[in-house]
Amino acid sequence: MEVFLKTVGAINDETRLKILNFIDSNGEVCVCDIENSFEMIQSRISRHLKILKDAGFLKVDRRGRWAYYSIREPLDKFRKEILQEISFLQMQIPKLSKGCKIE
Amino acid sequence: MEVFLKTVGAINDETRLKILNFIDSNGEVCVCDIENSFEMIQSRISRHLKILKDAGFLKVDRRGRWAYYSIREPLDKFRKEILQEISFLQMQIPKLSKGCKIE
DNA sequence: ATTATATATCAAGATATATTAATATATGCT
DNA sequence: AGCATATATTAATATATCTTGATATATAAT
Repeated sequence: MEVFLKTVGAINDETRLKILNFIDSNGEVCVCDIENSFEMIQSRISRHLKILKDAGFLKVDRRGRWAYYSIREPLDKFRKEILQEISFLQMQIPKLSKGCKIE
Repeated sequence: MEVFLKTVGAINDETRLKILNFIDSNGEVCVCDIENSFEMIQSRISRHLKILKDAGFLKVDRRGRWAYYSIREPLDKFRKEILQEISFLQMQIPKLSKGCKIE
């Protein structure tokens, strides 16, 4: 129940739906790129990423000074269904724009 | 997007999950029976039923002085998946107990 | 060591949602 | 008509969640 509510709570927010769909479409991306693409302050993006990760949708890979987020694999059937349903929404998501000052 | 968020918002609440699972298990039930089974005040049940109905999970059938709620038919794939996922949770739901004073 | 970049976390205020109590509406009985 | 039952809605309050700005931590470069 707790896990279910956490999963559902994570997708009950427009910003997170967009971030999730953005990562689903672009594959692995680092936080500064998300931040830059969405034009949102860093703490806001960071918080939403944490919620999506804790809900089992995302995984992080820290390499150097960057944190790369991607869809968790393997993903269970229910979360896959959710991702598909979100993709059907045809939301307006920003184009990927690199935000890291150093590469 | 709006519809998706309404759907997801509806199942982002423990009380509603229980009510939904209760109706899914018992079939058509009237409000006073839900009220009586859950031992919750009437306005609370009524409000949650409205949210579940507006989110496309339930339908109402008013007969006489009673309002009978049941799972909406036909139900789309996504909402069916959700109901199934909820049934997997094995929540503790109350036993159906008749609450209407007249029958 | 110092500085810049990248990310996470925390605290405060703003916004949304849930609960309760009170009131409104509707049906059916006498 | 007048009363009881059934359900919906509203207003007030309580609780949870989101956003922002500030601060903390960690890595890498000079």
